[in-house]
Amino acid sequence: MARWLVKSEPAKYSWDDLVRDGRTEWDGVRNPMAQGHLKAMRNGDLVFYYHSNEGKDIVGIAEVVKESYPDDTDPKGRSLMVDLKAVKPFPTPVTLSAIKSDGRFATIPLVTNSRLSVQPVPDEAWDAICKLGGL
DNA sequence: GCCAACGTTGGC
DNA sequence: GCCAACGTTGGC
Repeated sequence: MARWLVKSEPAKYSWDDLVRDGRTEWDGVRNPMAQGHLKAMRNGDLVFYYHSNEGKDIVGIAEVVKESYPDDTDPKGRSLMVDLKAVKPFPTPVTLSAIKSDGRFATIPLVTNSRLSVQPVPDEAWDAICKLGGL
């Protein structure tokens, strides 16, 4: 099972919004690299939920509940989306600054490619971040 | 609010 | 197919 991270600006769609809705369509992703990651997602894969701009922290874990299918919000009709559901929040959200200051995470895309909105998370980094967050 | 990094667009 | 101009993301 693969592990991932998605970003969302909480002012647009926050973790609390996802909890309220239970599940949601993860649409609007246009970057080709991020699209490739969406396509590779499988049902049951777990996903860190990161708040960009405000918060700048990983606040919860979501799960892929529908594999990639056409994103009808794309006027060009090229994009895919998946469905995500909320699984559980972090007792202690893990901040970007904590991740950046920890050498174990120096090579993950969150640190090296700050603009990538859907990205894979290596297993070791996943486990370490879960511990930092109290899970 | 600024701006660096990065993608995309479109003229040639 | 190149690349300059432009737009966007997202950390600071």
